[in-house]
Amino acid sequence: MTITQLQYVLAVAEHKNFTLAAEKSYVTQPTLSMQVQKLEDELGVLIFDRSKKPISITAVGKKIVAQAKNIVAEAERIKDIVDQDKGYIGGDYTLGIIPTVMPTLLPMFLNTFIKKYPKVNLIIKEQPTDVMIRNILDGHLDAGIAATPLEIEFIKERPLYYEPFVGYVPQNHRLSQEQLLSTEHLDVNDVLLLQDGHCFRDGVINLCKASKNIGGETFKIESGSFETLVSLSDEGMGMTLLPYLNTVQLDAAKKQNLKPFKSPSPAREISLIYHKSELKIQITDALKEVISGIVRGAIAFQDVKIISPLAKN
Amino acid sequence: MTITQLQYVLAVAEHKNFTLAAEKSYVTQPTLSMQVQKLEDELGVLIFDRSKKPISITAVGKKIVAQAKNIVAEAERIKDIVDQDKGYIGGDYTLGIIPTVMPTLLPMFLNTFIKKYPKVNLIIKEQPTDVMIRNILDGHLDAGIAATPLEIEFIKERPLYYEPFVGYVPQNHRLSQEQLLSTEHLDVNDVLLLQDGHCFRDGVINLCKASKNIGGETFKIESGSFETLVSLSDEGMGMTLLPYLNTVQLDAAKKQNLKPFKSPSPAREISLIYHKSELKIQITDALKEVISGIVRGAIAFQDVKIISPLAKN
DNA sequence: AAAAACCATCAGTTTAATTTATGGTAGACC
DNA sequence: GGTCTACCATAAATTAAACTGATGGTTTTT
Repeated sequence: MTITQLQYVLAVAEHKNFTLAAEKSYVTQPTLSMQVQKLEDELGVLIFDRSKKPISITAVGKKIVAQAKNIVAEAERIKDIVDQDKGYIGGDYTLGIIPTVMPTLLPMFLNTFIKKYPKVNLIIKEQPTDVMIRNILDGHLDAGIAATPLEIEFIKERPLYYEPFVGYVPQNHRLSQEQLLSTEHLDVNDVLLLQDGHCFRDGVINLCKASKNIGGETFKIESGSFETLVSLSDEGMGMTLLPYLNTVQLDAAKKQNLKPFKSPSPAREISLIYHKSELKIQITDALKEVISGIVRGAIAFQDVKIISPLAKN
Repeated sequence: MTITQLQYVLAVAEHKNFTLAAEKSYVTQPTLSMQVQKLEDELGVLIFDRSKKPISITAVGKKIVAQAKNIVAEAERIKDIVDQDKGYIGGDYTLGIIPTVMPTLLPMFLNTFIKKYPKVNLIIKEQPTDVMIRNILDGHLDAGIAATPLEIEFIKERPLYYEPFVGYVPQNHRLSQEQLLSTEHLDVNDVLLLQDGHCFRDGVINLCKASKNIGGETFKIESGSFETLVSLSDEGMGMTLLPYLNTVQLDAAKKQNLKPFKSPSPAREISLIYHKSELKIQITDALKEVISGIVRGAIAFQDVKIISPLAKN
């Protein structure tokens, strides 16, 4: 049994296809086939059922794959140990970011980070929270930036910053005379929200629920970006809510319509999330330091009320 | 990096000697040397400092060795998974047994076990608890039988049976008229005990302490076996305490001198202990079943008081 | 029924692991 | 302080393993 064989098994388990798995492993298909067979021979069991297509994993195979993931991950950590010892911070690092923080947060820290750690090859992927979690769990992402708390098993969360929500209330709206909003003002039928899959929406819904206890409603309009949301709001479709960082780039006219919440303002917690095995932890640590250092200046801290993105509370 | 290389590193780390490590790994010394070097090259660090003799492990080396242990252990578990799936129970299994239970317990279960699981090659080693713990922690033992609770990190305990203590009181002893002993009767200066290293002794001392709170005393005589202890006792050197299973093989005359304790009798807990990683758990389970099944008949259960072998209480 | 997708097998090559033989160095011994 | 011994590294040769390219047989798809 070799680590390589285990990696091949993992590739096949993932792609359910020897040919594709071979490509992804940068070897030819016979190489991969033979190595997998060799491992199966050595163990005396079939890991994959090749009789039907697409191939399936046998019962034992599933357990073997799970254990192989362990072993390969533990093996990779040896490199981490050496890097940490050398004080070397480098190599590929894949980071997921949720769509609602991507455009505002990324430009803030990206430049600083790649200048400070030029050896790190940062690969950034925009993806919703559920996809991100799956990717972290199976090792396709080294870390992610998402709204927390999530409280997922095997995933650690380290808060980066707390971002208050700001109301965007158009001219003739019923709340346009208010100076400061309060959660009691919100009516779930009157707030424009992002479409499903954006965890921010969960936060807002919880916010509404928390303040008025209205559930089971359907919303008239849902959009995919805050820009659209603001436009719709201007058209008289209702008010909307924006995370603080999304408000700074609005033009002067639109800024007039912003109404902050009374302290304590509702807010979302944005965290760096990563697998509890802490692979590449030295890079994760570096990233955390850079981001929170930068954000510390950008968000004027206030007494905020944290809104969970989970529906459960 | 291969699993083999990691195993070689572990062998060197253990023996602090390439030549010996090579022997133990069943390869020649150059093979092992080259593979270790290759791994060091790949990682770009020295794992061993060969400049002085005996060789030493570098700072990074220690971390690498610790992680290598993980990986190798996890890799071995793949075989376990397959065995478990096949319902196969076999292979080498190394079991440690403390000296005071070895002669009584071993003959009781050995035959039954090897008949029921002929594929298991049981290797039994008699050793005191402290050695046993070290061996379980570094993987030289698959399990051990010892007096518990030990409460050692990374070690699991599964009680096999509770063995009451029985007093052996010779003819002219001050307690010879008593029918049933009580812990209050015991005087630490008057009880013959096994020499250091036998955990049973700790149990007895605790027992005495528990009943009379006498500490810091030195004992006149300490022997290495219960047989000697009984002989010494007959010679008028004082009474002694025997675990129940050690009393059944006494001849009729000596059995006259046995005096059980009043219920609840003091007792020791004998457990199967093993690493929490649960390697070869299917054999450990089988062993546990066989032993407790057999002992269930041998020890008449009574209301017993459990004596910890630890000094701390 | 033909085409496509996909995995296994084979023969040959490249690469890696291992061995035997040998050389060099640190400690032990006198 | 010189010699011996234990011990690790290196070199060359061998053996074993991994990998490739070509090909053939199944299973799906069309």
